[in-house]
Amino acid sequence: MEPNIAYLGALVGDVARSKMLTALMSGKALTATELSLEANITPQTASSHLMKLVDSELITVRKQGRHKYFQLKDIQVAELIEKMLNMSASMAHTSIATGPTDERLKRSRICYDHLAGELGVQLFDTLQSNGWIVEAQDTLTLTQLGLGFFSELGFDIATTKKSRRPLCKACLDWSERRSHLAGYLGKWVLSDVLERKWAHQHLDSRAIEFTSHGLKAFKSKYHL
Amino acid sequence: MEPNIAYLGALVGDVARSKMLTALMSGKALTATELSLEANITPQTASSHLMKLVDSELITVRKQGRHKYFQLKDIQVAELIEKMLNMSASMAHTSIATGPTDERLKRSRICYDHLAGELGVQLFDTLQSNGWIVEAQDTLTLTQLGLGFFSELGFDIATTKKSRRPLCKACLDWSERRSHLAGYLGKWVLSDVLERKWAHQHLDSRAIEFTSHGLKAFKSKYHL
DNA sequence: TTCATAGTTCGACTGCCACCGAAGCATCGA
DNA sequence: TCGATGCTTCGGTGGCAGTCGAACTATGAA
Repeated sequence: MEPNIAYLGALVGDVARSKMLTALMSGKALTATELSLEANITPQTASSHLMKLVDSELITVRKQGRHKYFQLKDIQVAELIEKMLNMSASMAHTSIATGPTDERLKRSRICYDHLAGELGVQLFDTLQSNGWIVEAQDTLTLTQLGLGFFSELGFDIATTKKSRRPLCKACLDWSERRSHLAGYLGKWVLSDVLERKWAHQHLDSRAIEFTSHGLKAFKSKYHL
Repeated sequence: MEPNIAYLGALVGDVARSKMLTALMSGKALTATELSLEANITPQTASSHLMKLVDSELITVRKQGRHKYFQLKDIQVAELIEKMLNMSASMAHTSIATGPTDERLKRSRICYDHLAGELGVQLFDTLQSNGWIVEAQDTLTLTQLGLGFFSELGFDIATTKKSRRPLCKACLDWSERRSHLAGYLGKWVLSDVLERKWAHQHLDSRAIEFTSHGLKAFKSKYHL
């Protein structure tokens, strides 16, 4: 029995479904209605799409009262979407015009569970030029120096040892075409930012908006 | 402008096209007719599919006499297909019944440019248990010991320095669900095998068949 | 030149699948 | 209990994309 990728491709290959999946790249759990708005279709149609996506285990549902919250199933799925986003960004004629959120999306956005966009790339560059992370060929490593730096910021290396997820990972950015920080450390940075309320996610997109104070604090914290 | 992954998904999302792409994972350049056979469609239909795939830059063409040879465009594409193969292998109901090549496919096959299947996994395990490669979290590194070992076999580390491609990489196997050796080194191992004529690619698939002598030589060379 | 083979273009057909309106459950708040 | 909201099921519609037969262009071989 050989795997059949056509089915998987077709799942992503519908405009409405692809919009939903992309919306879920925010990492947030969204309701059926929200997703139907995101995809510009009626709730009925959305319902059937969502059923397919759940059946095929690309997303999961959690029922909460009369709402249903949908989420990408796991990192595997997010990685696939991310890869496809990247590839189609470099394909000339495959982009679609969208609204005013675009600028904010370019500036800073959430890539499943870490920071992407210009700001994400900027962070990556600084970490690198300070010798805190080192990129060699395809792999990214946290240096001793970098470990010291992040420890002072409150990052606890011990918690990561349990996880099989890589500590550092370079994730290619579709808008910038350059690397930003992913992996466990990338996740930590983003959750730290949100926890401190330096930024909040824009309601209807993956864009994330820094407060003016938050941006200053962020920049100073990471020496940008 | 936000990238639209639906178009990309739809390209893979057709059964005929997905079969062609999967066939091209052998790394071989195949003609239009061969691909049409692979996909069980008439040459006319194949032609229109191939045009789409070329237009969207998933594959490339080389014209040679009255033949047209098609190939995956680059490693990016191969990685996408590989990722999708893996994901759909773990999705219960997405596999399709195929012919007798299946067993051979499971045993050993080509994954774009390196060795996969049982034999590939076996090689990986041995390299690991001998301390020649080390897998930590998501990254794979060749140890000093391993470098020595491979150098003796005729592997020239110097040539890899120029390439931006990672030296070692763990590639997940859809049939075995375990890692096998990819990256530059993986490519080298396969090309070495083929060069020594220890094995030859089966004509109509990604399966690769070892001669009995070749298999012995291979196993002894890598201490399997 | 002539025939065979590789690939393409055109037009017609067909079937699937996304889509929505209408109606039906389920849950919550009052 | 009643209305409002969130989501689903059903049935019917429409359009697009994959399919092939037939006819065409290129290349090579005899």
